[in-house]
Amino acid sequence: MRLSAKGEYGVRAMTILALYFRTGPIPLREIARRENISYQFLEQIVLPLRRAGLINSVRGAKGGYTLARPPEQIKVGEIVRVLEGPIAPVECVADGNEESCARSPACLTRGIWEKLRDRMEQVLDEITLADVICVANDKTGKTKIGDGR
Amino acid sequence: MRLSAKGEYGVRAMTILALYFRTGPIPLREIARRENISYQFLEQIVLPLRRAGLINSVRGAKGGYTLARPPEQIKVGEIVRVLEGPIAPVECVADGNEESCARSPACLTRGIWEKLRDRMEQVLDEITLADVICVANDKTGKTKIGDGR
DNA sequence: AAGAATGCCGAGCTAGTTTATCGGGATTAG
DNA sequence: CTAATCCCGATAAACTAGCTCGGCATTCTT
Repeated sequence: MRLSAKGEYGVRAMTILALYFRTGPIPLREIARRENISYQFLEQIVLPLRRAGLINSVRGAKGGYTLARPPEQIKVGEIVRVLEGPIAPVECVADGNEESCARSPACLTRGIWEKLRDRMEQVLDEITLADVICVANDKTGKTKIGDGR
Repeated sequence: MRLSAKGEYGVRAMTILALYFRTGPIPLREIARRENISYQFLEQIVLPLRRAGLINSVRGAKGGYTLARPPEQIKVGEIVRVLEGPIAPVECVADGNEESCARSPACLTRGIWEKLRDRMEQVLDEITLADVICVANDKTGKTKIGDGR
C-alpha cells in the first residue's frame, strides 16, 4: 500500500514550486539539491507533470519550472494520479471499471476496495498545494492539513 | 497505491473461510479452485495468517483451515497488515515513526501522508468479515459495505 | 498397515518494475 | 560564445511480485 518514490518525490518537488510560485522559474538542480533527490531521476518525474499541464518550463539559462496554476488550484490527488496512475487499492476498481470482476459474478470483496478508493481520493483531492505550504507559514507547527472545511 | 496480489488473495480467502465458518475446516485446494488462485501461492499466503493467529489449521485428511475468531471479530485491516505490513502511503509514517523525516527537519508533505494513512486505517478497520459476507445474504446487492455508523 | 488427503516449509526462479544513470541534443541569458 | 538549463531516448542495476518445486509431517479412511 505504498506510493513509489516517483510519487513521493513528485509531491515534494511540487511543494517547492508552490513555495516559490511568484519568484520566477526554479531550476531542477535546485530542487534536487534541496530535497536530496537524484537530479536525473527528478527529470523523469517532472516530464509527465509538464505533459499533464501541471507545470510550465522555461528553457535556457535562468530557466526552470513553475506551477502552471496557483497552489490553491492544484490538488495533491492530481499530482499522484499523473505519477502513479489511478488511485485504487486493486486494479479492478480503477478507472471506469464499472463491471464486476471477471472471475466472479458477484465479487464479495469489491465493496471494500471501492470504499477505500473513494476515501483515498477524497483525502488527496481535498488537499491543495496551498494547504501544504500553509503549514510552513504557520509557526505553531501543529496545524492539521486540510482541516479547513 | 496498489495492494499486492498477496493482500488481495488473502482477503478473498478469508472471506471464503467466513462464509463457511460453522461448516468445519475448508481445505486450501477448495479455496484455490473457487477463487482461481494458484494453490501453492495460496499456501504462502495462509502461512503468515496462521502465525498471526487469524486462522487455525487442522492437519491430515479432512483437514483444512477455519477462522480463529467469528467473522464479526476479524477486521479487514488486520488481514491487510499481516500480509502487506503497516498501512501507510510512505515509509516514514509507518509504524511508530514518530520523528519527522531524517532528510528534512520539518517535512511539509508529512501531514498529507499522515492524514491519508489515518483514513485508510479507519476504513479497513471498520469493515469486518461479517460485513463483507453480509452482502452475500442481502439480495438487493446495492448495499454499501460498512455504512452502519 | 497402507494410502490418500491434507497441512508445513524452505529454496529457487522468472519476468517485470523501480530507481536510477548515461549521453547527447535544443534553447536561451548574458 | 559559453554556461546554464530543459528535453529525451536508451540502458543498467537492484529489487520485488508472483509464482513453482520438492519433500516432509500429520491424520483420516479402508
